[in-house]
Amino acid sequence: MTYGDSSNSDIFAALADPTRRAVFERLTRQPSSVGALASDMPVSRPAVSQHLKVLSDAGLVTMRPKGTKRIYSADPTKLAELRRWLDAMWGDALAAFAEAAERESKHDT
Amino acid sequence: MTYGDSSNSDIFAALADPTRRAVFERLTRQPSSVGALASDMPVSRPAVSQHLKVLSDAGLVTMRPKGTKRIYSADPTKLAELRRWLDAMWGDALAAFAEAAERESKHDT
DNA sequence: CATGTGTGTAAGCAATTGCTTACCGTAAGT
DNA sequence: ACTTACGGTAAGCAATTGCTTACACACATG
Repeated sequence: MTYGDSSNSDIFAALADPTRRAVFERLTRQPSSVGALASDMPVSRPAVSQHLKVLSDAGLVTMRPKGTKRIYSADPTKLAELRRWLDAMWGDALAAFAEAAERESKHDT
Repeated sequence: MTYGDSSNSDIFAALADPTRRAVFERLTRQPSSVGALASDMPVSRPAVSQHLKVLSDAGLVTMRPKGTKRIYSADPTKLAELRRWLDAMWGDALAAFAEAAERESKHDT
């Protein structure tokens, strides 16, 4: 679990693109079809479809067929995983920060 | 604050790359010089330097000169910002999830 | 002041990315 | 069956990315 591991690699990459993140944010508020998403965005429908594939591969969204439409929803599971990573980083960063501060005070002003 | 906003855009992009994330993770545990970081990684020193620039521009790390060396440290501040975003998404996703489940139960099995 | 150590930056390159248009399959309605 | 609505996929393209090597500059030490 040292260098190449990080299973949240796909999650970060998936959320890195602004358009894709906008798609995801919208799905966290309300499940939508591909067309509905595309009509509110400045990119074409295929573009949205491709973004959804990336999000889906990353496990951030799920899909359920609804007649001829396909309803995409945000899946909270992966967000929890990301949150755990973030909390770990947060803890370490704070500790390192505090230690640096103390080391500084020892060496006087 | 609808589409193009998202001030955490840079944060996600910065953490999307595995090598860069490895650099950041290491800095959360212990501040290091550029050379020290590079010697533990499969990429060249300039590559690390470039990654540090991206992280620095994103506000994720800070730098303090130490003689001829430059000591980089992880800055917890931006992580807090990311955490707020994550919590908001998490809340929305859970709510949408619950609503979908209820809507499903209303329509019976 | 000369040498070495530590780092940022420029140039160049292969690979990836995000987008478009065009096309194809599948499900519903008539 | 024919047609329409909906969406995934292929092909192609400009832009970005992550890496390398080569160079330039600052600090420290003799």
